[in-house]
Amino acid sequence: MNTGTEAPRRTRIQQEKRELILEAALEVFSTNGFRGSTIDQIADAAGMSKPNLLYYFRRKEDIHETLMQRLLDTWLAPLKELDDIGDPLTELRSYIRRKLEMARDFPRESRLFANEILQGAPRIMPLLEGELKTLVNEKANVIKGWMRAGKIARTDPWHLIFSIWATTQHYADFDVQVRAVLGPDRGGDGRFEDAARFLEQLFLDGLKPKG
Amino acid sequence: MNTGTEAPRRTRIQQEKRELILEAALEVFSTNGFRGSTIDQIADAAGMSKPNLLYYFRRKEDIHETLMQRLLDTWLAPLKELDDIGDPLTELRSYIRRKLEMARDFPRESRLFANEILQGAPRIMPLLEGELKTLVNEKANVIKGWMRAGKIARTDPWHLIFSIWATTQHYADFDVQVRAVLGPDRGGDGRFEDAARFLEQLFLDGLKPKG
DNA sequence: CAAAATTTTGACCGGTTGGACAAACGTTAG
DNA sequence: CTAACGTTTGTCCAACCGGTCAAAATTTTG
Repeated sequence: MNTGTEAPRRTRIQQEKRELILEAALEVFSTNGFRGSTIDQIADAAGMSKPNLLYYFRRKEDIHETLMQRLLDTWLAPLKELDDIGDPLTELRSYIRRKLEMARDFPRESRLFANEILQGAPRIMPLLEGELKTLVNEKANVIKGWMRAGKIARTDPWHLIFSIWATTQHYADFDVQVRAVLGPDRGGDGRFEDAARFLEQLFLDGLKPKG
Repeated sequence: MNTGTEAPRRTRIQQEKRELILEAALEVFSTNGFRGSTIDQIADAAGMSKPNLLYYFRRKEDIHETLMQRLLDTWLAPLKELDDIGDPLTELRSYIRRKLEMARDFPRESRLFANEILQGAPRIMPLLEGELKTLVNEKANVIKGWMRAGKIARTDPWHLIFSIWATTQHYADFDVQVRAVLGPDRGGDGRFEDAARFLEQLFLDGLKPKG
């Protein structure tokens, strides 16, 4: 029986070149969107000719699809790690930090994902309604448990997760706007640490003055 | 002297048709991005032929530019209203609510803007570094005043503004993902009110349990 | 080394897209 | 009514784009 996912036998060159193409495509797709990117651009960025690229990926969509599949795994990893062991507030704090680190270290991946969602998720809708939904519901239940135990304040756990996604990914997706408003980053991790400190305070204590 | 912005004399038909085109273009651009949209699509959506559309806007870019210029005014209006009169916490709460209402009522505008920023803001960078930056800095100072007066907790006011933008616009920009995770909205304003309640609690009190 | 298999390239194709243009059509004011 | 002006349409074009193909160049294997 052929499930359509049998192991593809690849030569050394195929493996290397495919990686090269995916790296180039990530760069191009994440800044121009799927329709805004051309095979020529990707081929250029990968240092090869268009027909050569098409020898490794037969269609433009195949590149994008491969990219998205890999993306989702890395992307959801932090949420998967959110677990019942340890102190809930610490657990949430480090989830936020991990997500913020991903926005800093993998901004292209974040933008690629944002692009896809913005356009109505035409290519990954099934994954959103399947894998993603299941995972989020599962973690929402974990959070609900913490609320019932009085470990964190009672709120809507789904919207809590959304707000963590929104605030952290904002620094990757809206990077140019953040830069434009704050001015050039004066070296180091200053910007990142500012954001981390702010988000920690926001999610833990909110804005009401103490006392 | 010609400043390049002298009043364009327009006939009744020109005014009407231009509005029609802009409305159609908003729909098309916001779901497909600039490069992903074709003049034909916009012309179709506006109920006219492509050459006819090009009679009113000579280039595809002109439509987009006009759209973006109008957008920024509506978009920044809520922030402009943030003012020193009244209680700071109330002021912030209603800013958040206004932004959330805009995400609900003008999702296409939000997505158009997000698309532009995602692609590096090639067409509105000057506005971000000028008008937007000035406004944000001004309001950051207002917020700083509140902090000095002990009316709200001390944090970074810029990141506070970013987090309000991020969390509210998320409901417009990532709408399909929100829908996919939460399932179909069971009528009414349920979803919106849930989000409003959650954000209010987050920004005011954070997640630490009371007491 | 030589045959076989893999990789790379240049030339090409059909469809799409942004935009030009002149001719036809409609409207309005004298 | 008619001339002037504004609007609409069909036709056309050059550039671009995704993808094919056969042949050439290269690498792998026996």
